[in-house]
Amino acid sequence: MTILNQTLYPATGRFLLGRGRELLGREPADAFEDLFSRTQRRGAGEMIARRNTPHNQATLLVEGFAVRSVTDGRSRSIVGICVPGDIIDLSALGFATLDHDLVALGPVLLACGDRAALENLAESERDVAQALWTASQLETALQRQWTIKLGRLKAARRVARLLSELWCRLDLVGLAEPGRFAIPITQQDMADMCGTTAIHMNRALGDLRREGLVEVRRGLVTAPDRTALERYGDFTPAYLSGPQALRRTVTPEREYHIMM
Amino acid sequence: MTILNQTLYPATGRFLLGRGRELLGREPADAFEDLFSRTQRRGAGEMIARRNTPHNQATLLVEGFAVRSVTDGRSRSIVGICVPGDIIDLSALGFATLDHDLVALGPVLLACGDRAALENLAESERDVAQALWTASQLETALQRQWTIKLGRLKAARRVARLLSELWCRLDLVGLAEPGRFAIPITQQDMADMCGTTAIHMNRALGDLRREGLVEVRRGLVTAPDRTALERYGDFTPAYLSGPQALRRTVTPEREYHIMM
DNA sequence: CGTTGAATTGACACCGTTCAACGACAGTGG
DNA sequence: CCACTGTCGTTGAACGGTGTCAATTCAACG
Repeated sequence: MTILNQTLYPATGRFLLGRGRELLGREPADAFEDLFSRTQRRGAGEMIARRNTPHNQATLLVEGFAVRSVTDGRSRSIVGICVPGDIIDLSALGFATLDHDLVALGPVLLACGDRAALENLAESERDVAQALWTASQLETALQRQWTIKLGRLKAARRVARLLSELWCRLDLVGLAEPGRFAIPITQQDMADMCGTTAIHMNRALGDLRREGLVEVRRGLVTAPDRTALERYGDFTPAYLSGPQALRRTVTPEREYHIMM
Repeated sequence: MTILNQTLYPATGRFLLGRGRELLGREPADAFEDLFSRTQRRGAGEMIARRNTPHNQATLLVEGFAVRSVTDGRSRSIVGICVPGDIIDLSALGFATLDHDLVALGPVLLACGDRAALENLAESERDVAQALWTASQLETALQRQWTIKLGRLKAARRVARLLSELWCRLDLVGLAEPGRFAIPITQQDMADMCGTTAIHMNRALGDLRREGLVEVRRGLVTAPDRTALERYGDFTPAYLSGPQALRRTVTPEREYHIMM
């Protein structure tokens, strides 16, 4: 399934995979794929798009990771992370600029199309419009979860949740193994995503390692018991599941009671 | 202008006001208004919609305030706040459930329509689809700003930013005066929005009051120098402005350098 | 083998939480 | 009118999480 997608749709094969991709008709899917014809590579740390500057393309992340970053001269906040399959500049659709920078976390492969062309396609192809709406809603849900993560949890639990989320998203696009996954991320990066400092992040990760919950070493995240990690981070994956899963049933919530 | 809107469109008159409302054609605007035919009132603290339960309506907040709340038994996080003119359950469009509770902050007036009917209207009326997209994008941008607020600022600056944001949003829909605005909010509420405790929020507000930056007393927010408040909260309103403003020019950023 | 960026550790100050108690105020019912 | 009551706001003190500065170790790479 994943393999098939990747062959038929080298650029867009992972877009919404596991979250509504299958609702795209054949024709719209082809037109969508054709749109992202130009590919680009960027190296680690390179800027992909700058905030508050005219942005007239649509960009799909094919391989690698990117972060949404907001800098104010002395500090950097990372407000989101993109994994393969994500359209990373969705929020420029209809707005013409981004309110944050997009930066490659490691080496990345991008597929780029014309922003206006995508907007046009969405108007003529109902399935595409629907897919974009779903993607946008998922992005909002993710952002809300990051807000919760920062508002409610202490540093160690924040990382636990961050890693759980990443793991889950990589699973959806077929890029995680049981027991571990890879991502070229530094402790400074994780700190910026969790609203803390690199030094404190180091101690938090040390705690998690000593507890046997998770180990992060040179781009490899390893956890013997994934469920335990998710529980520690108070993570529930429901919000990632997309419309059809949510439509299907109302799963009774797992309600954890967690000391911050 | 505002008055006119409110007369012609009692339910939807404030929707996207100042952020693209004028791009709605006459006919779609009328159809949109007709959709929100049922009105409802709720008292302070009452639940408007519950998370993870089937949600088949579209709800527009006409008067009053509501919060997006996530509870886990012992703690409550408020991940967003709704002001008049907001469609408060946008994230149920295409998903059929919300991932958070909606709770009235004070007494509210709601205008309700059928979710499916709105989805249909969006498919037939391009302007409506466009407006919903804009609204959704604005919501995402707001959520990103909340993430930044929590990740980067200390408690006192968080409230300052929160109040600045509210003031700005109320301005857009014509509900703020120079020097002050009203909102029925407790210190506990503000604490839950800022990821801190009511006690610490009390001290933070005390500091802000002593600094002469802002005073919050019994639902009335007063600030002699609004710019100073915004600067203290490191607040820039660009992200609220909507598509046309962003399209127009790239304003050089105000870059503040702030000690957390 | 020296260089570089990342990870690690210790000491100390500060922000924020927690528990406890008290004060201010509005609404209610006698 | 006043006592009662509940909610909200306010304050103090002890404790723990986090930020900051400085120094050291480690791994990768030319």
